[in-house]
Amino acid sequence: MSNQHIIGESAAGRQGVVDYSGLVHSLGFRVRRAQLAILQDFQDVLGGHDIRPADFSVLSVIAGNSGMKQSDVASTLSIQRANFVAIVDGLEDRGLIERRRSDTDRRVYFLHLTPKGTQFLEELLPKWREHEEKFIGRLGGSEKRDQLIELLKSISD
Amino acid sequence: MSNQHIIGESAAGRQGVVDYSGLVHSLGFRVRRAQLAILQDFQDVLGGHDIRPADFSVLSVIAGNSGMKQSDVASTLSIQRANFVAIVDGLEDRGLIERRRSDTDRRVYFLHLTPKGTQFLEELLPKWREHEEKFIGRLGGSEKRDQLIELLKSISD
DNA sequence: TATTGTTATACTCTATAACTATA
DNA sequence: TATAGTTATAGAGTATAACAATA
Repeated sequence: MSNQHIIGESAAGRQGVVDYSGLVHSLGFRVRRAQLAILQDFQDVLGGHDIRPADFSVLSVIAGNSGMKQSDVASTLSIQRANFVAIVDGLEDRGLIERRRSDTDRRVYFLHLTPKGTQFLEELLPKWREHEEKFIGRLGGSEKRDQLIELLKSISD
Repeated sequence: MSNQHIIGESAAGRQGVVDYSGLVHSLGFRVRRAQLAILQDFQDVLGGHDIRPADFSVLSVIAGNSGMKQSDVASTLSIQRANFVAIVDGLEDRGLIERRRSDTDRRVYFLHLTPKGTQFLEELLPKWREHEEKFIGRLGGSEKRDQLIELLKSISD
C-alpha cells in the first residue's frame, strides 16, 4: 500500500500535488487551517471594534464570573500569567474592566466589568454569535458543530 | 432558555466557572486549544531535530513533488510568498533543499530535496507519525480522526 | 518558601507594502 | 502591466526567567 495521497483541489487549493506523508490530511495541518479561517472571520466581523479574540474571551469570562481572580481568569483561558498582564492593562485602560485589590490577600486582584464594559460586550455578542453561526452553517448544522466540539475536546481537554 | 453554561473541570481546567457567552464551547476557542495542544506535542516529539511544523510541511510537499515552483509550494501550504522566503532560506542553508532556477522563466525557482534532506525527512517521518497516532488515540481511533478531518475541511476548505 | 502580579525578553506566525528582475 | 521572489516592518501569540510584594 502506498503512503502517497493525491491532494485534490479542495484540500490544497491546487490540483495534482502529491501528499507524500499525508501531511495535508493530518490533524495538525487541518486544525491550523481551521484556526486561521476562524481567526480571519473573527477579525472581519469584529475587528472594527478594536477587539482581539483574547480580549473578547476575557470580557466574556468576567461577565459570567464577576470578581474572579486575575490569575484564575488567565488559567481558565489557558493564557499565562505573564502574558495576561498586557491584556488586562489594555482592557482597563479602555475603561472596560476594573482591577480591585483583595482586602484579605493583598497580592490578589479581582476583575470586574465596568458598566461600559458590560455595554460593550452586549454590543459585541450578536456579531460574535453571527460569526459562530457562519461556521455552524459551513459544518452543516448544530449537530455537526457539537460533534466537532466533542472531538476537539478529546484532543485538548 | 439560558445562555449560560457551566464550564466543567474538563472543559476549562477549573470548576464552577460560568460560561456567559458559550465561549468555552465555541469553535474558535476549542480549535485554538486543540491547535496549541498539537503544536506543543509536535515540539515535544520533533523539537530536538530543530524543525518547526512549517519546515516539516515544506520538506514533505517537496518530497512528493520534486521541482515544484517555490510560490506553488507556498500556496499549497497557505503560506504567503513573503513569509515563505525565510523558511526556504533556512532549509537551504542547512543543506536540506535546493533552489534551482528555471531556464525558461528566470523569475522562477524550482525546489528540490537534497540527499541530505531526503534522509532527514525519512528520519523525521516515524516520529511525526507517532505524533499523529497519539492524537488518533485520544480521539478514539482512525474513524474519529477521519470524521474530525472532514469537519475541519468543511470549515476551511 | 510559595504565590500573585509584574517586567523584560525572545521567538514564531501572520499580514502588508514596496522593491527587483523578469516576463 | 503583471508575476516571482524578496526585503522590511509591524502586530499578534506564546514561552521563560527573574523580580517585588505578600502570604
